[in-house]
Amino acid sequence: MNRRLSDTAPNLPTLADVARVAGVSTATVSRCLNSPAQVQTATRDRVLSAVASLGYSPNFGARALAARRTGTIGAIIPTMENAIFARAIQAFQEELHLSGQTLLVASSSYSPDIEADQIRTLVARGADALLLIGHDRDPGIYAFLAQRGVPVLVSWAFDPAQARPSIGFDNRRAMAGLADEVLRLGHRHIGMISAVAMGNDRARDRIAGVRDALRDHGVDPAALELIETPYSIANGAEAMARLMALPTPPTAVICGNDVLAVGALQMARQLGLTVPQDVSITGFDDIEIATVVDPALTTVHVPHREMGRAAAQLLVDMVGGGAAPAPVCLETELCFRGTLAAPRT
Amino acid sequence: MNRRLSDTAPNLPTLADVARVAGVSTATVSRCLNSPAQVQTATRDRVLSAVASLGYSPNFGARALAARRTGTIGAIIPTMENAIFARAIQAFQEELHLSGQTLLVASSSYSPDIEADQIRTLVARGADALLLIGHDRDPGIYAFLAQRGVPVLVSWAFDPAQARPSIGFDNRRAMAGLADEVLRLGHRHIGMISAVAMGNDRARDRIAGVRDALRDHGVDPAALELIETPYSIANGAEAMARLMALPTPPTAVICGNDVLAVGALQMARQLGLTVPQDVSITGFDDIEIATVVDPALTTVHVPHREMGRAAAQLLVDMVGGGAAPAPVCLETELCFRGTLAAPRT
DNA sequence: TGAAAATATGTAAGCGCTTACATTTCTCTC
DNA sequence: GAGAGAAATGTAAGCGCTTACATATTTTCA
Repeated sequence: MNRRLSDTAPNLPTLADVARVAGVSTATVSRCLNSPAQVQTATRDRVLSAVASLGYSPNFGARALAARRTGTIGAIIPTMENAIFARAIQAFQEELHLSGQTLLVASSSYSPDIEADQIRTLVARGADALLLIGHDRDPGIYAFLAQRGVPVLVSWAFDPAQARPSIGFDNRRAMAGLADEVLRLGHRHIGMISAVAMGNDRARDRIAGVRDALRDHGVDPAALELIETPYSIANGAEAMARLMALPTPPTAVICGNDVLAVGALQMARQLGLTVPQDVSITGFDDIEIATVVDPALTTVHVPHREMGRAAAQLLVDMVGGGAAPAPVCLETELCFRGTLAAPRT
Repeated sequence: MNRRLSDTAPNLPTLADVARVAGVSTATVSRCLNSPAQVQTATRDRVLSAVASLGYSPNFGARALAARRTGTIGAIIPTMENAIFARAIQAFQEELHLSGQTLLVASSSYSPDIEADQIRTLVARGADALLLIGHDRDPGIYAFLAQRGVPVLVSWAFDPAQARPSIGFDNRRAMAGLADEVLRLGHRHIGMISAVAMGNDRARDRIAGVRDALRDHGVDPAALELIETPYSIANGAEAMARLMALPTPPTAVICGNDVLAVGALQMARQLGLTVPQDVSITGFDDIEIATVVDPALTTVHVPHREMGRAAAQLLVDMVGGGAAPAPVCLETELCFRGTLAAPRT
């Protein structure tokens, strides 16, 4: 009946085979595998040795069909190539593994359409729950997920106004804290290189944070020289060149993330500017690259690993039928290194 | 009968519901979804609109059980935190998505035991095929995979002596090429900082490559000052300190990868040594960090993305029942940047 | 010591889909 | 316009597992 069966696929032992060899019913074998405590030790040993001798391993599809869950959790991130996501996903995966769950990943390349598509794909692939980055997306997607009964956890952002479960940090407040330090040092003419804000609430919040700080220091937030550009070292460099070509170039350039900041730093050097004497530069994320450049980058440390790990635990609870957890806000920390100083007087 | 059904899980529409609404049999609905060409246009339209109006989406477990495949491909890498793997996996995932496959990932943290465990997990999770890094592993694992009929593709290594399908590059030859350049410049006292070679054929091949070059230049390969250390900037730095504390410190330090090299570079600076005048340093991989340090790292470029993409295509073919492909060898390229020069005379 | 309670195991009904095979409905061709 | 062949659709048998419920066995304690 099934062609694959007869030519390529090997004929694997089934639960029934194990039951026959062990001389018990299939129910007992199933219980041995899923809740061993329910089975008498002697029976269990007999079953387990039958399992071993046959090289049995449960069929995934059958198990998913009967149990109505797959033990698989999906995550959709913009890209694995960004160290912050890679780091968080690594921790997320390690933690899932401890709970016996497996990770299904997809990347959106920062495109809402691709993300929507990937969400449907992962759900169709049996993800029991989903980890997403940021709140920003078509409400229809949340409706779809609710209809399918797939729990969702939003990470990377903390916004008490959003009711859904989330774990993240306050991008706006963190960036405001950094910008405040910049302003305290006397900078008044500030440039900012941000990731593209459209469809990216983290980027928007960081921009808002800078404006908050400007306002606090009596500077017109509209005076912020803002450039939005996709995530890459080269784009950071290019944006920096544009900022420094302005009639009155900024004395400090706040970057939305470390990668853009490293690009800015390279461009500053290329333009013959000394950092931080001629121009200050700051980053956000505190990834490895921030400590490797010279001078090392002043930035905001984000607990990516902790976030990944905690996200895994929350999601496992949610799949297990736990109540929707309250939004979690993690703390960030300013890292003062070599790229920030008072402006030339 | 199933408690979940009655409390938390929503009651989703099934194929049978769609069939009823569209007034056709379940077989026709199934065909509409899987091989639309077999169904008359009018019928198909009727079915598809029923699908849309019900918000139907196939049940993953049922489909996997009946079709005997999941459309899911597994990959096990040492860690996502290493940019080279992140980059390759990103390309791998993008390419899989184009073929309608989904990626299941796990990481081994460079531990053979964890890797073996993860391999079993991914197979149990229904991976139709597996991508692994390097050939080195217990033969029992290959036997297990063969027994389960799961195709495997080894990446990151090219070794014609290994018959199994693989895509990679010749680590030994590539490193020999770089070491040859170092020796040509007149270096005779060479240090090497390598990843831990045990259970890592790539690291072993790179060490062998350096020894090949030494031999070619009439230097005793045993004179190589070799330190093996786990992958991290800090470990690279620490190893560099040990090398430079030797009675006769090397004039050139060849590193097994860029991350170790960046650590070495930092330590050199810390020790007051100027690179490359006082000591030359080389890396391997050509990741972003290599171009960001100052001076930029002389290294070997590896086509990670291309490897990831090609690996995806090969695996999809293998799952599709294609014959085992011949091993593929990709080309690497030497990148001469600022950290390599002739030794002080 | 015997009935009730607890524990261990068995029975069998699905879970929702794919697909071999059977049947019906067209489309040709002579 | 009849018969052969092709195309479209239907029928129904599983795929291998989990689990509600039934039954058998052991323990507990008055």
